[in-house]
Amino acid sequence: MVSIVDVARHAGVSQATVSRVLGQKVFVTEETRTKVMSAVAELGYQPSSLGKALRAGYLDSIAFLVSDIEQGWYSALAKQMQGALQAQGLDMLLFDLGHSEARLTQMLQRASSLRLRGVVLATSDLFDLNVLQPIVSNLLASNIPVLSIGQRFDQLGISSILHDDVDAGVQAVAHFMSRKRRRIAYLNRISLSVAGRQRYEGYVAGLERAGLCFDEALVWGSPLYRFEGGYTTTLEALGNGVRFDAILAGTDELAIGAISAIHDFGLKVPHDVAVVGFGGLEIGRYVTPKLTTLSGNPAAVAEQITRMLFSSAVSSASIRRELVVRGTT
Amino acid sequence: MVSIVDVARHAGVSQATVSRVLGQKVFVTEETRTKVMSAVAELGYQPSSLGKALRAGYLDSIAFLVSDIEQGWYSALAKQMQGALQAQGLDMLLFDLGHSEARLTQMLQRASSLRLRGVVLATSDLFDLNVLQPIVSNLLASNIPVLSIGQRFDQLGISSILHDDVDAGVQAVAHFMSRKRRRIAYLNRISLSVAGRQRYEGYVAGLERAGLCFDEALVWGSPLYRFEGGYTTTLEALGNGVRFDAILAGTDELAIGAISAIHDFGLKVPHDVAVVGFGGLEIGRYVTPKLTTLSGNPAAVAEQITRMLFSSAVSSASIRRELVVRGTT
DNA sequence: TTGAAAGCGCTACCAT
DNA sequence: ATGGTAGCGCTTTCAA
Repeated sequence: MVSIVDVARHAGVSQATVSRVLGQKVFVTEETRTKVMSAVAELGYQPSSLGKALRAGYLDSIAFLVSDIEQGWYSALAKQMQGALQAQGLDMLLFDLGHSEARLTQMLQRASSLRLRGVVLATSDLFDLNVLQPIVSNLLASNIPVLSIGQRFDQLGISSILHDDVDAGVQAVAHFMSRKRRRIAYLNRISLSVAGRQRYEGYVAGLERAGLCFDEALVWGSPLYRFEGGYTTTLEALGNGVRFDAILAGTDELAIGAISAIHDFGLKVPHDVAVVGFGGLEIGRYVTPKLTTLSGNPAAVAEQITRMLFSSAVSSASIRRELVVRGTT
Repeated sequence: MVSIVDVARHAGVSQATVSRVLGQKVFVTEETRTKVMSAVAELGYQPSSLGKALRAGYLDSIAFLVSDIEQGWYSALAKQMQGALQAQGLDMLLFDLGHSEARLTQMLQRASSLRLRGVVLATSDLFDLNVLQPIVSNLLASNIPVLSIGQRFDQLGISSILHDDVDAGVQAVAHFMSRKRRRIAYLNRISLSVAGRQRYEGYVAGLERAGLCFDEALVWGSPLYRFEGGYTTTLEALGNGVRFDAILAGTDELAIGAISAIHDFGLKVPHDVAVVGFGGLEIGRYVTPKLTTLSGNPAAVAEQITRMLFSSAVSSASIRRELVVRGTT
């Protein structure tokens, strides 16, 4: 590997001068500049980010920890983040947590050991604060900011960005009411997901506001994810003789799984059962019927992330979800 | 930041001894070991991967370059990769190329500058070999292996892993024949995508083998991607009065977009038009009707990647696609 | 404007 | 079994 000393020797200048030329900050004679640049070109020199990082004390990368990259919301967010970060000259280390707390703590330590510039934690899974506390404190003490997407971690002293899911839940129920639906089921993880709880809270508040009575049998807090979770949970309810005319599903994927189960059971969407999802994923516009959903905004979130990650103020940003009415309601 | 010298001082041993204890390779007295370990614990010492990397000459990370992380195939692959790499103690830098050659070259240089352990390039977009050649050579010369997923780059001297798309195309056409379809359209990027070309080749070979005549009007080489590409392209063909009774779509996403367009146009799948996709994504099992597809195997590919990336032999692995017959045919 | 040199944190070599 | 130390590639003082 050709290093900066080789370039210096080749150009007949000092190492420091090469560094200055490449750093483009300080003034250098046009003559030495050309000398150095041609040496760089001739030797095919590529500066080592490692040397720079060791010297600087940190690597120009941030960690993006995500509960499940296969979920459309997270892959959309990852893409937006990648773009936003690149504009700032930062690389992105992606860590898929697979909903595991052990993985999370491991990856957080990794971030610390790599002296990253920051950590973005995007998961609404529930974690043990006592486990996270010391690790996050460590990170913050090492001047590595941590930002949470999808749930607040105020006790850990970090900022967060989320959608207003309680409001969204209320909106959804009101919309079902306008469609004359009265037996509205809630399909989502609840005990293990903070977002699941928020949406559930909105659901309950919405029922109350509408004067509907709460029915335990219509709350499906299955621990499963994605299409399959929506499918099996809904099919099970149908098989058990539970009756309902609407489903508020915690993600678009759960919603699509639910719709599939409803069809397989021989019922029609939205005639027999109306369905609303969360996320506003692109897929929702291409299933039949098209999915009504509470929009999410990955671009806005990514943009907020880059703004908030390096701001020392601890705060919590909330983004409103808009109801996008399509064919399933 | 507490470093190894602090630990050494605190434990009353030399820096080298601390390193040895932590490296766990060499023999150390139980006594010194405990001394060191307790110093580590007391100081909350975390080894810097940066120091290690500079010393070793490389960072324990690999770059995963992907044309579009939002496409289901790539996010599934990313997830599998993450798991497989972690088992080897490697981190994964994710770079979303957004189908841009400029981004690709930039990211490849970045990999070199970061002294990564390897680069996995997962895209079937077409690139200018003359542009890639010097950069890849550089990488290989620096002992950074490069592996291609989804297309061969034999001229660049790197290994590749792909599915057998020609065979898959032939399988699809034969399957359409068994369903009595004669006017089979091909929907996919062709001129800009190597996989698109392979699948097209299989399509043409399949038609020939079946004795069907090729019809230019049934080849929709639109440059668009994902659901939207499938939707607009198909709707346009329908609007133009093109008639067909089957579509071979280059990805599951294109297929689902096409199905949506067919419905919106007032036709039925599979009654009027049968559809086959590529990829075997989970979503295909939850749309209505369920999608017939040529399976892909992200787990198998990820496993191959970890095997082939560090093997010096240059080779090309091909994985057969299996036709998964479901409701759209 | 340029050069010399220290030092970021680590491992591995050479002594002891 | 342990200690001393060089050196990975870089930036940034301090001097000239």
